[in-house]
Amino acid sequence: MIKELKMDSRAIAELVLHLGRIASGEGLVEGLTAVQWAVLRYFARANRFSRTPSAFAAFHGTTRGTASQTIKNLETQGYLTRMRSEADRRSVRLVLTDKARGILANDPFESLVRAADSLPPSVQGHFANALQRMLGQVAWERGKPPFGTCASCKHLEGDGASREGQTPYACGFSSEPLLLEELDGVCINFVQGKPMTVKGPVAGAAPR
Amino acid sequence: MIKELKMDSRAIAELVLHLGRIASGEGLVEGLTAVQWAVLRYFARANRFSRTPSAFAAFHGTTRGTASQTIKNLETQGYLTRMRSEADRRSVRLVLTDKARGILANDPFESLVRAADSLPPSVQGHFANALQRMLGQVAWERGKPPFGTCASCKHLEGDGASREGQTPYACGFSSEPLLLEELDGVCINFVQGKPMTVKGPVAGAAPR
DNA sequence: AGATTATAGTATCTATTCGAAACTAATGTC
DNA sequence: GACATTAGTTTCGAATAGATACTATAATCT
Repeated sequence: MIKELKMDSRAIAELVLHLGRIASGEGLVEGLTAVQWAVLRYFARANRFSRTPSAFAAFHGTTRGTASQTIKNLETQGYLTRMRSEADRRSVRLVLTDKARGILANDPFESLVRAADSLPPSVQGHFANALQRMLGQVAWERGKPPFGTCASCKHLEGDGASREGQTPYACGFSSEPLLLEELDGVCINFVQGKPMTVKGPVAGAAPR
Repeated sequence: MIKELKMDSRAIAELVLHLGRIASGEGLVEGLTAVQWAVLRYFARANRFSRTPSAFAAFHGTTRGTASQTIKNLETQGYLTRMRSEADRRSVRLVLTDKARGILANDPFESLVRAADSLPPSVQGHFANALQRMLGQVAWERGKPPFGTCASCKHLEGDGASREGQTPYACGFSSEPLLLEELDGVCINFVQGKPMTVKGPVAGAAPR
C-alpha cells in the first residue's frame, strides 16, 4: 500500500527527532544544559579547521551571537580554553580542558551511542549511510553545511601510502597535510565525495 | 576492524542528533520557534488519550511547568483550543485550530520527512524498526515513556474483525474501544508489544 | 465516612538560549 | 585607498529551561 510507505517515512522522521530530544535534550546532567553538552561534544569531535565559534554555530544551526554566549559561559566555568589563530588574527580556536574531557564520559548522549551499538552489526553501516544521506538532503534544503569526516569527503587526497617527506593524506580544500588520526574528525568544509546517490542537486547550488 | 564497528555506532548517534537539530531546531519559520512547532506537531499526532499538557511534557522531555507556558502562549496566538475533560475534572484536552492545521504544511520538519521518503522503500521498514528499538532502549535508560502507536502496542486488542455492537479494536490499558483511524495516533501509554526483530542483510556479507 | 496521598495543571522565580541588530577588528577585492 | 566580507562580540527582548510552591481534583487507605 502506498499509504504504508508514506507512513514509514513520516515515522522515521518523527523517531529521529524524538530520539535526539530524549537522548540529549533532557535535564541537567552534571549541571550542564543540553546545549552546553552539545558544545563540549562538538569541540571534542571537530577537526582543527573547525574548532571555532562560527563553525559550532553552523553545526548547531544557531547564530554566531548565541554560540558566542554559550562558549563564553563554558569558558568561565573552566571547560574551554581560547587561543587566537596565528594565521587569521580575527579567528579563535577553542580547546577542551581536562575538566571537560573528564566530564564527557557522563554525557547523556552516550546512551544513544549504546543504543546504536546494540543494533545488529550487519546493519550499522547501512544505517549510518542512510542517515548521512538524509543529512545531506536536509542540509542542502536548508542551505546549511552538512558536516562530515574526511573518510568520505571530496577534498580528501592521497592513498594512504606514506612517501618521502609527505604525510599519507592531505586536504585539497585547505591545502594542508592530514595525519591519520585526523581523518575521523568532523569538518565544516565537508563535501560528500563518494557518490552515495543523493537525489537533487549536489554541491554548489544551495538555495539562498 | 573492530574499531570501525565502534565508530559506526557513534556515527549513527551523532547523525541522529545532528539531523534532528538541523531539521527542527532552526530559525523562525512562520514566526514559530522550534518548540512551538514541536507542540503543534505533537497535538496533530497524539491520540485522544495523550492530548494533554502532561503528555506533551513527557514526550518532549521537559517539565509540566515549561509545557504549560508554551501551550498558553500558543493558545493566545490562536493555535490551540482548550477543553476540560469530563471524565477527569483536573485534566485538560487541547485541540488544534484550523489556523494551526493550515500552518503545519510549512513545518520545517517536513524536509526531514522528504529525506526519509527518498530512502529506498525496501529499507524504510527496517529503518523505522531499528529507530523504534533504539528509542525503546534510550527511553528505558532515561526512565521515560517511549511513546508509539497502537500498531505495535502491547495493549492493542482485537483482530480487526468487526463483530456485533463492537469496534474491531480496543485498548486494554484504557479499556476503551478504538476506531480504525485511531490506530496510528501516538500514545503516552505505549508499551512495546511485538518483538520487532530487525532483519539485516545476510550475516557474513558484512565487511570484516 | 474522613484522612492521606497522588496526580493534573498553573504561577512565579532565575538562568539559559534564541534571533536580530549594531558594533569592532582583521581580511579580501577591486 | 575605498569598499565589501568575514570572525567574533555585545546588547536587547522574547522564549524556553528547571525548580518550587501552589490549587484543585482524584485515588487510596484505613
